[in-house]
Amino acid sequence: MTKGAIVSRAEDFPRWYQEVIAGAEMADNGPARGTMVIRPWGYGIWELMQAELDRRIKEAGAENAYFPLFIPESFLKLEAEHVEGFAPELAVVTHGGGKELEEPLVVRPTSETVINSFFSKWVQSHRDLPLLVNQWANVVRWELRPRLFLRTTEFLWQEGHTAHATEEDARAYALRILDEVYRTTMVDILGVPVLTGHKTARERFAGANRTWTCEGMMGDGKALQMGTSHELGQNFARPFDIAFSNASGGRDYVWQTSWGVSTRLVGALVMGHGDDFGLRLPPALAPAQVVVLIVKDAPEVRSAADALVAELRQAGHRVRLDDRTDTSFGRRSVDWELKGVPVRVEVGPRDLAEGNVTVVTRHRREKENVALGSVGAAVATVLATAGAELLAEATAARDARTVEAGSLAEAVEAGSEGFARVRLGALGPDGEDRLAEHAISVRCLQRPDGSLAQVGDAEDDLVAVVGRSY
RNA sequence: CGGGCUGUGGCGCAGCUUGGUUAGCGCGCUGCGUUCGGGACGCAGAGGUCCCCGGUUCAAAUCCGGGCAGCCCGACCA
Repeated sequence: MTKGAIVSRAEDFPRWYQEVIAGAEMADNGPARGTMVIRPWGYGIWELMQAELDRRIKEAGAENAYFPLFIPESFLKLEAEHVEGFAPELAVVTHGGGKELEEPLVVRPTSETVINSFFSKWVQSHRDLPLLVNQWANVVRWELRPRLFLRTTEFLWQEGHTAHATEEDARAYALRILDEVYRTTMVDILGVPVLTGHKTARERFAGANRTWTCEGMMGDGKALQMGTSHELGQNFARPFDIAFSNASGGRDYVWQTSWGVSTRLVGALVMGHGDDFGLRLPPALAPAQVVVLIVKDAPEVRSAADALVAELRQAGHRVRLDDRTDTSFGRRSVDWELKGVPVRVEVGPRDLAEGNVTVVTRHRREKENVALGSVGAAVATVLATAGAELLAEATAARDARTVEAGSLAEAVEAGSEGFARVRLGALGPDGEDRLAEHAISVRCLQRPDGSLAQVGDAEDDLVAVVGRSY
């Protein structure tokens, strides 16, 4: 096997990332600054993620709906912290139909405000609660430093919005989404280990009382916020007047949550699993799980390949046939490797004469000679185990870069290379400012055993996981 | 929005200091042939307002002025 077609991860991680995205034909920069064209391979990955998330969201009881892209500017201004948080990154439409608009329209940076204005209509009685709504949409935030998938001006995401009768119910739901939808999908499907915890006041969502987060570590040791679930309290219920008649005849404001994950997850997959040879996809998210390659065009090769494709499809795998024999075999192998296809089955006359084919496992880059009759089993084994192996590898890499720190100085040192775990109290009152001087932030707060903080926990005794981040 | 850098075929770059025939190179692309078990080779081709505007000059990719765009590093973010 030859050296990679791209720069090595260790040599220049940002450039490596760009080359993987380009080489795997996942996305291109759009014509307007910060925009992104998602190509079929990248979109295929997103669609598979989307399906996994959507199923779990529905299992959690939320229903899909769609709200408009344009939001009257006045809506945003109803919640002070919210508008303040988003003001710098808003795209505002001032003209339409050839003339200036009476009231500018904001292109949604999130749909909190529109959705809540309708919640106020829809919620009248405690019998209307909980109200659980999700939408799949694009949103726009005017980003100054775009990076494909990780931070673009327009991106695709899912945003859930819920209203509950009690604070406890809202909190429980926010945590349910965090765990059963987000953490589970990230760990079991993406194979990217995540820490869960909550954000400090500085890092939390504008308008939330508490922001819960899933934090992953990428291949260069930097953190990536992969998803958030917010307890909004009654911060939107009051200005938007979302109130209901309770069972005893009184009138209460609802308690709310919102939560989202985005196409950023595709970036997490690249940076979490990619190697010097390109992308490595967990089978669950591979648009093609198996590629059957014809090494050389010959009747017996072709018929053997066709039979294998049919057999593997019959077994329920996503299979592609690569019979482009006008392109060299080496080139095609490298192409599929870059794209991260979990298994390649190489069918050539030499092996075939002995009744064999070559099965190549992408994530381990291992080749194996397999008898024709055993290909189905061999492929099934790889597809069944690759995801867990990627997760184990990523977990080991993260743990190797995670250090217990006792002081701010130690946290700065370890946090520059990976994660440092340090007691929040040990950072001092201006700890976050001091960390920021070194481009380090508190990614999340947890109990010392890694579990989520509970109501009543003393903040200073919580552990801050700190590091550099995307 | 501060600091550094760069704009030359699709992509990556050279040429600019010291203006001077037809602006080169690698990859990619097209055709033909030989190849095909880890990015094949030969031959023949296509493709460029040298970011834009103005100036200097007999002559500007090259020098000067002004714009614009992009990249990297910081502050803000899914």
